[in-house]
Amino acid sequence: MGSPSTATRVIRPRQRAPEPATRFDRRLAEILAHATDVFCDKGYEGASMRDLSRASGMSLAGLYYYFESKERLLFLIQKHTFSTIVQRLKSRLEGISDAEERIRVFILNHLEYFLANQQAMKVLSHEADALKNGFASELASIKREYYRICVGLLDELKQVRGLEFSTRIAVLSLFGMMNWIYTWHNPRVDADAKELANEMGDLFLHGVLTREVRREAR
Amino acid sequence: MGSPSTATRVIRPRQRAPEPATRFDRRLAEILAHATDVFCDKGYEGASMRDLSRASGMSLAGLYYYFESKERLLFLIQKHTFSTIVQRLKSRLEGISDAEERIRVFILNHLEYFLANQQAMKVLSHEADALKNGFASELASIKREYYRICVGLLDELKQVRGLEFSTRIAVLSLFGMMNWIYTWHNPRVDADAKELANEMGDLFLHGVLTREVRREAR
DNA sequence: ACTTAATTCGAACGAACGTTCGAATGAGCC
DNA sequence: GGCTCATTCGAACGTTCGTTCGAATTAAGT
Repeated sequence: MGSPSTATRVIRPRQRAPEPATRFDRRLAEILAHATDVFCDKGYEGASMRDLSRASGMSLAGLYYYFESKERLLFLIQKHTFSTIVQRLKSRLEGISDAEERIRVFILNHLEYFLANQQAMKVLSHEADALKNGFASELASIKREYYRICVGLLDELKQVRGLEFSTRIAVLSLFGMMNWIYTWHNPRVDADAKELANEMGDLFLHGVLTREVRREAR
Repeated sequence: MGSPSTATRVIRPRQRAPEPATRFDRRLAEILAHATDVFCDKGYEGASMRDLSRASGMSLAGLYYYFESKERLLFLIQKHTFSTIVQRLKSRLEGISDAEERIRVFILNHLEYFLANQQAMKVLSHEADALKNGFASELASIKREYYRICVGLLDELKQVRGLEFSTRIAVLSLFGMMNWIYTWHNPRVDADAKELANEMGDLFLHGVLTREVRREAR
């Protein structure tokens, strides 16, 4: 009783942006950023709402003004991260037409975003199926789009160069190489995104480009 | 008080094996197997001791007769899995001398064990740093040995063929390709270990073997 | 200054967590 | 039968979990 207009307690207020975004959105973004760090450290299940409260400097109850459950919070983080990377990729690909170069752009885009937002990407990679059905399916569609883009780039290369290999395995191997980085990359020791992208790009593209001749070994 | 001879309540009884292993060891192995399935489904933090109790058909309290904490249980699973894979690899490598073939054996060994024990390997890959300092360091040493073997194989190849590339990035990329499989492999749709090993072996080895000429692109 | 709505919080809820304890079983040997 | 361990369990421990509620506080518009 007394609840204004929607069924849930969390009301997204509509109010003209003071320019970039509403106060609500800005505060939410801050909380998401802190929560990302905590999820990265402790994992989704391992991080408690009290941990998130401490990290973001807001009371436990206060958090629930911004999202209605811990699961929805994880969803918001994953959706935002993935949407951003897809959107950046699309804009970067716009000018490029050479098939090999387009794949290098894909790799560079992925790695640059990955290393610049390592915590978010770890959460994305590591907590890939922590979400239940409702949230999971919405995220899966964004993921599928990203996957399809990569398949498209590879099929393009195969066609132009007359290659033959399993696109699926190649794409998933490439994702594996790139996403595994969160388990080992140390910014103080390891190369930066551009160098890694070159190295992995060479490895992957040479591996894929020498498939004109049918298997020579074994 | 009344505790027999050791400080902890969990006593590993010594009693001659009725042939293969003691009753204790056999029962423990059963529990580890069931626990592996549950950890695979729900993750380490997400799986409760009550889940494990249900899955293994033993009472909650009964489990603690076999290991003293949930963390130690995870450790036992990971240690057993990793030790087995290293040991199998060593015996498989014994007869082989060709550098390229040795790397193919490495890949095949990894993938065969990976697909045959997918749950265990998912737990191994996914819960890589769920363990605290004490357990973590013992596991890290097994992990490091495995990593070093692969570095050795690659350095061998580099020397024999006069190649130049970052061994570290190549090895970690290879691990990425292989370990990422747990996120996508569907036994009903995807190829078996031998075919996957061939495909990934081709991709990786061709990628690595064409590094005699210094970088041609970009 | 007053009103209204947006934002924050302390305190508590019931449920589930990992773990412990003492008593009840079971099996193997005299 | 009785004795001795190994094994299993029900019941509870104290703690922490995600979430809720009503009141307090702050910011915005007049």
